[in-house]
Amino acid sequence: MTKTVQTLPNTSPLRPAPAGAGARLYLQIAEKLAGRISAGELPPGSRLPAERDLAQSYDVSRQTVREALIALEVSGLVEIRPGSGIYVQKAAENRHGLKSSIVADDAPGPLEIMEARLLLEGDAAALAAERISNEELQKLKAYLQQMTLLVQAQKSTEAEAYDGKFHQLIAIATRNSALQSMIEWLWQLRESSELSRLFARKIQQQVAGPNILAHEEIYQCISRRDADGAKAAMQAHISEVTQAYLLLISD
Amino acid sequence: MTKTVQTLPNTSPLRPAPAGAGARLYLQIAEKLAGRISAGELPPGSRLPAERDLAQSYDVSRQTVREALIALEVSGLVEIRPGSGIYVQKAAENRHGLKSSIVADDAPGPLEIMEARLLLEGDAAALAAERISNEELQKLKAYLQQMTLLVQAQKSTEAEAYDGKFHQLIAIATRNSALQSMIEWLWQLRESSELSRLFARKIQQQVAGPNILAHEEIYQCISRRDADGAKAAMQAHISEVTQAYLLLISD
DNA sequence: CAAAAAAATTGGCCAGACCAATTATTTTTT
DNA sequence: AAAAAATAATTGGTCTGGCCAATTTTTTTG
Repeated sequence: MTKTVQTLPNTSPLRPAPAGAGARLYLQIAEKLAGRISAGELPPGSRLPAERDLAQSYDVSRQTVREALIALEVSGLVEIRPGSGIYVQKAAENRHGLKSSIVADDAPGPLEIMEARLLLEGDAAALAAERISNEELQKLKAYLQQMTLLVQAQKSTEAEAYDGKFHQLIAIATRNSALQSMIEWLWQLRESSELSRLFARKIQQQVAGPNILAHEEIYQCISRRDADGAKAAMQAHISEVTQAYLLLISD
Repeated sequence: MTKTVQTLPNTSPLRPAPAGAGARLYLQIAEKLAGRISAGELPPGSRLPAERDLAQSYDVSRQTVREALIALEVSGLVEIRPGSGIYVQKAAENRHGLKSSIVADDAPGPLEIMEARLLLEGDAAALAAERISNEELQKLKAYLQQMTLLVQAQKSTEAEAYDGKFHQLIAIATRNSALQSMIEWLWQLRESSELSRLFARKIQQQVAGPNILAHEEIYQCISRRDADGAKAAMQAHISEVTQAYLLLISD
């Protein structure tokens, strides 16, 4: 489960721009407006300047502004009312299911994410212990071995990537795509806010890569098809990571 | 947690149109194109007709087509390459976190959803038992009472609405917005595919509204601050609903 | 002062133009 | 005959100007 900048909900109020799309004027305008909304300059319910005024302000055509506004509308940030104007969507109206647009203060905090992972990945480990195929067990072992080598070689970034693969394979082994989606979402939330990124980075620096022993224990329990043991081991692992962070921030 | 047509990921490949937006030409064109993509007429990787051709086909201006394509781009359905064309995004590239665009065959099945709910809402009930405020307990009781009255009056649709509120309040009482988001997402997945809607509808018709005794049991455990009891009661409730469905489909 | 009418402002949609990027076709060279 | 280069065509990006419908604001009337 490699880190991606893509999230659902998007961490940026607007979908990440396609590669090289910086040149696209409408996207530039849309991002500027989204930034102003995120920054609070345009609070929910307020009206944006008219299309013609925005075109003048940004020195672009009215059509370019319209395209930018459509991007914002589709992203759920604004509501367009013909004859009336463009209004910033109230935050509650932006939310549809899992948030499509997390402003930093809306995002679950790192401790919430860890608690949710503790519960969900604990359950996932139990299901995986019951349902994992022998082939997947082999793969899990291979990821663990690779992780171990990379930690020994002090390549913590690459080791993290295998950490992600390890957890993702456990999610896959649950045979439940809803669980898989939610676990993936929780992993991606680590990039969802500055606070969560800081959390992940501090852990990474301090612990110098994943805890091999904890992953070994998880693997052993799953390979024994010990659901309760796998759940306990996964929850112990995630608790330990959370405790490590709490120690860090209390300094 | 009332049923909404809004989901995250959206059940429609495009965000639900704003009220009265049927008149918006660009949305009509976008929906038509999204429909063709969903229907498989435009498979992933294929190129759409050029802007000018689409304008001619739909008898609209090129600008309207461009606006529609921007809506699709922002929704993750297409990729626009200047000078080259408009390409349907591969399904894997559409996925970012929790799916932003579920095609029916991609959506978690109803049994997966129920299993995920069993795990997650069980955990949520336990946390709620520990953390719920007295005010929220009063509210929970009020929702239960309202639900009871509505079931007795055989107003099952309205009773369902209070069922949703009941479960949502438990999610809120966990004090964990990540859990809240995921539980909300799972509820909305009930609308995510024809199969899931069928599942929910069958349960509604057969059981004639929510099971009051099960909710009463959940409420009693939470009010006693009995975390293990609340989890067991919630999981028993969700298991029972799942079993009811299995009986239905085995006929 | 309130109601109605008129004017202004707002977004929606259109047509045409020109530019830049990419692809396809033709011409030239080997 | 094949490959490379040049040219043409097709593609999307952005702009300008125009007109219509919806809403809001201002003015006029009672």
